[in-house]
Formats: sequence, C-alpha cells, structure tokens
Amino acid sequence: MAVTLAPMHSRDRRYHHGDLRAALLSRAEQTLREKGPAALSLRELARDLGVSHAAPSRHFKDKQALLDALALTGFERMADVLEASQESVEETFAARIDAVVRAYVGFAQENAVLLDLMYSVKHDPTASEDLVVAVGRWSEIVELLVEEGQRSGEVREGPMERVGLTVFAVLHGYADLAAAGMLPPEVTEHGLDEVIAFILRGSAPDRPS
Amino acid sequence: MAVTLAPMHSRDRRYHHGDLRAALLSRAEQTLREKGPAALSLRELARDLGVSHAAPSRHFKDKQALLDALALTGFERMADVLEASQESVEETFAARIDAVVRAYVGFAQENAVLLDLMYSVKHDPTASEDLVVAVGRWSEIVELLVEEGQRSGEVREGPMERVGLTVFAVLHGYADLAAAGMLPPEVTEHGLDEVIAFILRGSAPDRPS
DNA sequence: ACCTGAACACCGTTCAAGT
DNA sequence: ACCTGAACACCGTTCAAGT
Repeated sequence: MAVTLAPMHSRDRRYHHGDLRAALLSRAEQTLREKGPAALSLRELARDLGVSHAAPSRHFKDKQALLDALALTGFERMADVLEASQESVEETFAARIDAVVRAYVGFAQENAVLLDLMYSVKHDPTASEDLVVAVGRWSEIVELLVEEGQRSGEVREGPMERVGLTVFAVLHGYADLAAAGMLPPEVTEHGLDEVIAFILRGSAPDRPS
Repeated sequence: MAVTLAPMHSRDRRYHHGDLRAALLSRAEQTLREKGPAALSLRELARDLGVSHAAPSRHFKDKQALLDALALTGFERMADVLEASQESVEETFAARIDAVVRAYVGFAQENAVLLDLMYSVKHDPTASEDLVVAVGRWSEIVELLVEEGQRSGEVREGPMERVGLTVFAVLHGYADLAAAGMLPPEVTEHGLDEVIAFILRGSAPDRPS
C-alpha cells in the first residue's frame, strides 16, 4: 500500500527527505542503543524514514561507511564532553583528573554500545583521516593535563608514552568495565573515588625517603 | 565418541562430519581472526567444512549461540593463561602482578578480535551460566592476588571492590588499548614496565609521613 | 541532485525427509 | 542421531530510470 509517498505526516518534506544523511545517523544510533549492533539494517533504517532501500547509498557508500560516520560523531561528542569537563575546574592535577575521569566514565556508561562501535572502528585499518583526528583530540586532553601536572610538580617526571599512557589506560579500563556492566552496582560511582586516588598515587612523584 | 566412520563421498569426509561442533568453532575463530566478525557467516562456515548449510543448526541453535560458545572458549583459555602465569613465580605481590599483567596483555594482543567478542557477549543479558562462571574464574585470580598482597603488607588495606577492581581496571585498560593497536609500537612492551610500576605505586600502603 | 524500483547474490532459520 | 535440500523472509549492493 505504500506506493504513495510521505502520506502520513502532513508537515513532511518533499518526496526526498531533506536531510536524509543526518536522519540516517540519528536513527541508526537509536536502533543501536535499543536493539544492539546486530539488529542494525540499512533497509530497515530506510523503511523507518520512509525512503526507498536504495536511498541511503546516496549518502553512505555502504553500511560500513555509515558505521564509520556514526563512530566519528561519537568521538567528537566524547571530545566535547572531555573538554567541557575541564572548564571552570580548579587548576590542579587532582581536580582536573577528577573531572576528566567522571566525564569519561559518564560518557561510557551513557553510550556503551556507541563506545564499542568507536573502538571497533578505530581497530579497523581503513579508518578515515577524520577519525584519527578526533581520537587525537581527546588523547591530547590527557596529555596536556599530565604535562601540566609535571610542570607543577604534582606528577612524576617521564615521557608521555609512559606516564600519560598509563593514566589513560586506567581511565579507559574503568570506563570500559563500567560500560560493560561489569561493576557491582553500588561500586559504580563509589569506585570512582578509588580510581582517582589510585591514579594520583600512581602518578605522584617519588617522595624523598 | 567414535571418531572414524564409514566414508561417503569419494575422497572427502564421511557424510556426517564426526565432530562438526568442534570444527565449526575452530573454523569460526580462524575466520574471525583473518577477516573480522562481519565476515562470519554460518553458510560459509558450513561450505568450508563440506556440510550442508543447515547442519550447524544441529549443534548451535543459531548464530548467536555459536558466538557465545566461541566466547566461552576464549574465557576459558584466558583463565588458563592467567593461572599458568602464577605458577613457579616468586610469591611477592610485585612478581605476581608482573606475571599476570604480561599474561593478560599477551593474550589480549594475540586474541584481539576474540577479546572483543568476549566482552560484547558478556555485555549481553542473555549470557549463559557457563560464561559467568568462566569470567568469575579469572577475576578471582586478581582478587586472590590482591588479598595475598594485603596479608603480606605489600598492598594497602581496603575492600576488594576498591583495591582489586582498580588494579583490574588498569590491567584491562592497557590490554584493551594494546589489542586495539592504540599503542605506539615501541611502547608495547616497554610500556608494560611502567604499567606494572604504576599498579605497585597505586596499590602500595600509605607510608607514614 | 536526489531518489525509486527492480534485480542479483547472499544470508539465517525452519522443516520434512533421507540414512 | 545426524545431515540434506528446498523454502521463506530478509539483507547489502548496484543500476537504469524517473523527477
């Protein structure tokens, strides 16, 4: 019966969608969130949006291209969240780490499936240039933070690949466990304090003995 | 458990495979490793093994059941590797952590895609009971290790959900980054020393000041 | 430029039937 | 018990054609 176009909603655009690309991304994320990555189908997406099954190919070369684009928006939003966490925060390493850990873990919990997608896409060798840029943006945040801590004497000396990377590993590991639902419920926010304290102890300078 | 049976076709296998279940799992892992999870198809698996496309359904209810079973073997092998890492190792917290970190990261690097599968399956609410058991086996290893360290005074006091979980988060985060190929190449093994030192500092008791 | 509709090859799942 | 072969509904991708 669906031969007539866009009949249901009076305020619908012309026979082509208007901003199909954005609509596809948004709807895809919703499906991902609600039914998981295995349930994501281009044809169903098109059906939901009231366009033909071939329409998405005008905006995304193939399914993987849509997933890549979705992951990219995830990285960008993540970077935004991390950068925002550093605004109007006391300029000590402890305060900054506290803010960034809470922001990262919060994002991970609210966007667990998207985070999975982000990391699996990044794993892919054919990753786009934009994506590399977006990843760089938020690994830089941790780097800057650590370097600042080193200058102020709050963080032990050493190259970024050692100190910064390890701090990031803690951050990422805890967020990943939280997103995967592996943390006992009462630990989820309580545990954050311990993680932050752990990072501070682990990255503190040696005390003269 | 008869292994040899009457042959059927000219030179190939018998008409039923013999141990199709194990063959499916093994071949699925190989495909996963070589071509990634998106390229895994039950029909292709069956083709590769010379059985009809409907044969796998005798052993796995559906595709997800096969993936679950594959993830389970991953968890079991992981537990084996971790347990093996604790044999004939000096009985100090430092030595034990060193061994377990290297084992975990090593496994993660050699089985990156499988690890992804393991965590995505564990994320699934319909996870089997066997799987929960297998996960428990290796989170216990870290717990025992931390408790032992606490008794010997090498590790600060505190409940397992605080100290043990955080140690595990570092371990997991670094392994995940390594598996995802996010570590600069020269860091991969060099960085392990820093991670281990970080864990030791982070979990050490407070020094009287 | 943007989308449709038909076509193609492939997929997961089910099921009666064979051995 | 274990597997086959056909059938069904669905999928991703491509492409000539419409507007």
